[in-house]
Parts: sequence; structure tokens; C-alpha cells
Amino acid sequence: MWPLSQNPGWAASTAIWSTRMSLARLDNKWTAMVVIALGRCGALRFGGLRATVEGISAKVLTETLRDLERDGLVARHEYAEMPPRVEYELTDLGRTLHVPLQALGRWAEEHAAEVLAAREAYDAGCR
Amino acid sequence: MWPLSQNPGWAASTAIWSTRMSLARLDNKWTAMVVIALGRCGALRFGGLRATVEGISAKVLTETLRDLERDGLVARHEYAEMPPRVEYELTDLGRTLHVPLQALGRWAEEHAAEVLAAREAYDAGCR
DNA sequence: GTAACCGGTCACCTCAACGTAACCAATGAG
DNA sequence: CTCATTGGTTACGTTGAGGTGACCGGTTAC
Repeated sequence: MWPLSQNPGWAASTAIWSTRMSLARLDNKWTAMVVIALGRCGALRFGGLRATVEGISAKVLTETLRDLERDGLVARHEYAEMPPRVEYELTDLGRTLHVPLQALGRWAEEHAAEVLAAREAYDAGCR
Repeated sequence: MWPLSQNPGWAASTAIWSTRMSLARLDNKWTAMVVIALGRCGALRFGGLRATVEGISAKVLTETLRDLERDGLVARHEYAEMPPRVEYELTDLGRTLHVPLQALGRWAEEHAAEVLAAREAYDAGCR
């Protein structure tokens, strides 16, 4: 479209994106998975979330959830029981994020084989 | 939806996601921006890409582009000129990725203010 | 008495991603 | 002769995200 050099406004607008992409917390390795899990399952307890998003450590899950809560994407419900029960669910805002994120997840599912094939072909050519 | 404990199949399917999400190379800090830039601009030269995706170093851009090329998402066209000219553009597969990625970028643009407001409210409450 | 359960927190360490700076080859311009 | 241009590569250093393991509190079950 634009050769870029002829389009001085471009750099500025992409700066906004990069700011907002990081603002959206997608820089975190696990955030997307947590949002997708909550979006699909509805409310989940801490332990359930940890099992659903396999491989995440308790520490990182805690951090991720705190950040999501801070950004208004996830709501935390604590019940004064013993043993303790804490449920997490997406807020309305979180649910709006879930839509494009799930689309991305679907892309990954649908095109994983193609990507893998391309990768193997590339590696075969380089050897 | 499911309390998880009643749904043993879940863990396995999410494992597939996590595999594919990383397969999709969105773990890289810059990959999404590069794909969005190429998707919006069409073909771009190395230098143009570097200017468009502000803040990326030549080294990391090279790495990112190699990975994307390897995964069949980006095509590299080298012209035997002096000074050298190399153009990058999305493949058909890359263009399919651009769709959900751009949706995500749009979400970030649209909801940045809400996220920021939530964050400030949260921080105010904690102090 | 002690072990398990749940939802964390804390201290510590590692590793890979990222940034920086120097360098390169071939050519054309001044 | 020298400098700039283009698209990188290489060596090196840093930093912070993430992993690991220990520990906690209150209650119930063995």
C-alpha cells in the first residue's frame, strides 16, 4: 500500500498500537490462555484454573490474575469458607476481549498443521 | 459451564491450545506487530519494517522474520541490486493470521481507555 | 498427633529474550 | 579517497519473566 517513507503518519499510529498491545497485557506468556479458559468455562476456582491452563505455576497464575483484575478484565469472588474458595470470572470487558482472543485460538487450531508443514519444509531445505 | 473436575477431557484440549498458541509464535514480543504491519502495508522492505514497527532492533527483526518465514507466514523476496533490496510480505497463510490479529489490535484500540480507567481505580483503592 | 485441603506468599535461581555496538560487502556519489 | 546506503551478522552484556520449593492458616478426617 504505502512505501512508508511517503507516509509520515504511520509511525505514530503504530506506536499507539504497540502501547495498547502491551496495555492489553498480551505480552504475558499465559494471559491469553487464562482469558480463553475463563471465557469458555465461565467461573473457575484457582485450582481449576491451574489445572485447565496446564503448566502454569501458582505464582505466575496469581500474578496474571492480579494483573487481569487490575485491568478490569477479571472479577475475583472470595468466599469465607474453610477450606477457602475463590472464584474468578471474566467481567463484561473481559468478555469483549475473549471474542478476538478465541478467534486467534481457533486460527492456531486450524492452521497448526500448515505451520508445522512449512517449518519442516524450511528445515529440510536448509540442511 | 463445567466445574472442570467433572470434565476430564478439558485438560487435554487446552494442552493442544497452549502448544498451538506457542506454535503460532505469538510468544515473541514483536511478532504480532510485524504481522499487523505487513498485513496493512502489503510488501515492505527491511528498513521500512524497522521504521514501521518502532523500537525493534535489526537483530530481533531479522530473527522474527526468519521465524515467520520458516513458519510459512511471510515470504522474502531478495533483489540482486546494489544497494541490496529485500522485500517481505505475508503469504496466503500469513494473511489468514492477520485477520484475527488485527481484530485483537482493534480491541486494544477500542478498549484501552476502559482498561486504563480500571487500572487507575484499582490502584487508587489499594493505596 | 498429624495429614490433607485450598489459595495463596516468599525467597531464590536460571535462562533466554532482548538491547547495544561494531563490523561487513558492493557500489555510487562527491 | 571517503562517505553513505542497505540488509544484515556477530559478540557481548543485561534484565526480568518465569520456574522451584518451602511455608502458612483454619478446619476436618484419620
